[in-house]
Amino acid sequence: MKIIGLLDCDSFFASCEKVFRPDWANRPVVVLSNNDGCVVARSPEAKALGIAMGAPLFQIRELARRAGVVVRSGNFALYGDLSRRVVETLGRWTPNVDVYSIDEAFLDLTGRFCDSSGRLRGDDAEKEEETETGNGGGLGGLRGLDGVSGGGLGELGRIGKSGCVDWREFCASDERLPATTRREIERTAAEIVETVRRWTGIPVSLGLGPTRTLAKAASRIAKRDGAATGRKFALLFDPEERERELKRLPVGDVWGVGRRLLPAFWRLGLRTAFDLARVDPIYMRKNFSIVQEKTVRELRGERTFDSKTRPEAQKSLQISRSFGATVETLAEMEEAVSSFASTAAAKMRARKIAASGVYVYMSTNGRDPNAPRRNVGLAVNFARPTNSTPEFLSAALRLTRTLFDPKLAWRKAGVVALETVDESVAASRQYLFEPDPERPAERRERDRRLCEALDKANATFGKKSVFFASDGIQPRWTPNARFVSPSYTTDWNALPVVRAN
DNA sequence: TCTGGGGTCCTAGGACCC
DNA sequence: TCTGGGGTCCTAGGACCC
Repeated sequence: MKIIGLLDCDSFFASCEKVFRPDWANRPVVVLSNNDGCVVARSPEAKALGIAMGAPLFQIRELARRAGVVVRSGNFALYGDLSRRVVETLGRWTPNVDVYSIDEAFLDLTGRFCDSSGRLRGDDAEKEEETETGNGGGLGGLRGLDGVSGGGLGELGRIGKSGCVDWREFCASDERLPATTRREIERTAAEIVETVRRWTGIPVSLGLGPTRTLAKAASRIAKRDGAATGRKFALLFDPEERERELKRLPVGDVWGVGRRLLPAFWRLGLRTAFDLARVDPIYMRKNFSIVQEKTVRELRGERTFDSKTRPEAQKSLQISRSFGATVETLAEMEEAVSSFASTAAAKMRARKIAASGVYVYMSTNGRDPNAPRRNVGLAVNFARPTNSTPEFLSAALRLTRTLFDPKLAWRKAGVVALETVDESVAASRQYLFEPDPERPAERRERDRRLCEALDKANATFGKKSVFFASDGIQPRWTPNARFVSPSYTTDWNALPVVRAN
């Protein structure tokens, strides 16, 4: 059995904002999306005030003022750096850290609890004892399908006889943790949570289970109960604890069950994670898709979402922004797109990938019922994948000139690097016609050296110290960010000052 | 007045092949 | 009464994640 952990930072962006402001420790803090649009993170105190995730700023402004809520614009330089520190800390316990998002990482801790033959320590010695004492009364409480959700199983009820398997059939007793291993896991979990908090200032929750989906579910449970109990980790290994806890977990909280799937699951009478775990995987595949089938299997303890030993190369990369003010001239739109394209090319170089094509899109305000709604986009392929700013940029600007309509008030635009491939793959790809008529070899070499110098300068003197003039000197389209905190850890000028009294 | 950004995966259906 | 079988590739759209 694998020991998979999911470490999830609590209210990550809000917690980051609190790290360098101890005076905000107990104050409600919310962090806004780009353009100061809506709430994307809330401290526990802000959640307690009833501020909803995704609430537009203008709707909560009055409440925020009255309740003394600290409102911050997003500061991704700060969050990214603190995230990196959290991940770095995790390396103390295992080299198998799989960063899933800016505030979450999967850990494969199996090795820590195995002996030299790769078996969980204490497996043999304690299994006997466990089966005698632990499992004596059978899996009490479960009386077959009827007892689970009452009536109203509807369609699922009909497949129930053949389709719904008894819990015992997929929770074999040999999937039980030896008691010594369990104690070790609990000790390690507490240590991880406490160390990360002390070293980075970020409060975290840790869920542990034999699969990623169960680890995710466990982290939800740890978050739910952690505030009250102070125990910021949870385990979902043994059949009894899985049954007990999954019955208390709403099906919508399961990883992979989103807004659209939830109503369909409700119609089937699936209310809890436990209900979902009992559905026949084949039924799920037939009526939904292979993704939902995998979710069911994972809830049963069967691993289907594997950590990739070598992660797949990224397939696309996009930079887009909503504008602070509407853009109504081609010159302004060119500046915005140029800036996005420059950023995208620089990011590709940093990640050592190159784009096979570029897609530019722009849209008007889709929410204004009185204004014309428009959503346009256009793509073009390169003769050979590129991450050179001049080439990527000029293609993006050509598309912009084709797309732009001066009669409309544009609200947002974006640039997508399409079908990104590894840089080395791109370099080895042959042209159909050699030499490339658009970009002769000397020109490409000059571009390459230019980009190299550009990246070097910007690494030394800060982002966008040197940039293409087409980005604009004083852009008017830049998103609102009226409440940004200092980039304490990534900008020399923003270092926090400590005064001795 | 004011509502984000950046990804991935899967399926269905059409075009095309033999 | 009656319309082959089996495959690949591509794209748009929908779902999910944070």
